[in-house]
Amino acid sequence: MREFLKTKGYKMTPQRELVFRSFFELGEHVSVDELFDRVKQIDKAVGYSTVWRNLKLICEVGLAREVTVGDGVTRYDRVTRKPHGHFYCLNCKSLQEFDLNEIAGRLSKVATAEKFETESFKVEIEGVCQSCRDKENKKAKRTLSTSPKISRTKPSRQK
Amino acid sequence: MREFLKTKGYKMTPQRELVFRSFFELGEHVSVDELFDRVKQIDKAVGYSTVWRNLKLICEVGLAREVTVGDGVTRYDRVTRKPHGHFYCLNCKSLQEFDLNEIAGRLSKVATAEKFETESFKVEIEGVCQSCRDKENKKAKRTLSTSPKISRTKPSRQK
DNA sequence: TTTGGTATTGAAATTGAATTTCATTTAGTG
DNA sequence: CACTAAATGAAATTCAATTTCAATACCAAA
Repeated sequence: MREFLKTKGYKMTPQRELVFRSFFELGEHVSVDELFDRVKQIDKAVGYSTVWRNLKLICEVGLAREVTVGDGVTRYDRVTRKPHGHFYCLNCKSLQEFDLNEIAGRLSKVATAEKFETESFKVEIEGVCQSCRDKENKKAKRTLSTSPKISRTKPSRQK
Repeated sequence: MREFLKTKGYKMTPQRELVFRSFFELGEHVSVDELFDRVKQIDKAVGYSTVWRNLKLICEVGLAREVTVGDGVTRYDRVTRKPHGHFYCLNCKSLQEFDLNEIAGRLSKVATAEKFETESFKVEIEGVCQSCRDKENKKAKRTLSTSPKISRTKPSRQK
């Protein structure tokens, strides 16, 4: 890693190493805040901007990509060999992946047909995940009356 | 329209009518600023927040949807009968639509398989549009040397 | 290993789109 | 016409994202 970065003109530092490592440990769909929290658990002295900058750097060197759903928080997705789309649960805000193999093929065709040079795809399915639906149903059964609809509205910005 | 809104408990006002009309005239992928500019051309007295609120309202009553690409500006897309995806040109930031018919079908299947209740799809292809590619090529020919790469980086936030 | 130039860091400040507040005005009902 | 809830416009606020800047740490060359 150190060598890899060196070839791109970047230096290695303890903070950077920690941020990189934490990112890859955390897995998918990490927000800056989540990563910052994680990093702080190991070294409280690391600043937010350092985490932010290094997350950006991870993207820059091609190891991650930004994922923006509609909730105002950018997440970062490790770049893996296989393309995938996301289920975004409007209720619990969770992201869940699904394979994009055959769909990516089709999209490529569309792009080619329209003379568009593809850099990347972004496919999301918004809705409600099974776990949230289950809870909703359970609740409905309990109160046995007007279906307590899950709020599909975007939350206002919160602290 | 007035009647339609009344049934949902909203009043009609000159400003609201203007915002609605302007939105539908402008077509697709309108940002608040764009709509605000348009509205101001007709009535300078209308405030930004009025435009914003009414654009939100248009979404609320189901006539538009938010589209977020990765550039920090929310756009609003008129809801049409047929689902479509977007080409997003990383160079000129333009959006261009493409039909999503068959792809939507496939996505539905995936969602069903994963027991995810679909509310909507979001499909984007990021890359470079033909027009930008043409310009790039022309320039390359002119300078006939190192290919002047189009910057694929997201612009920093600007005024 | 010391040194010099550049990259990096952390804290604080700034940005800008999005959203809210609030005092005032207006639409639509009775 | 009178009333009340909704709507408006200006200004203020929010907050994630980004930048600034002075201090510090890399690391390559001497």
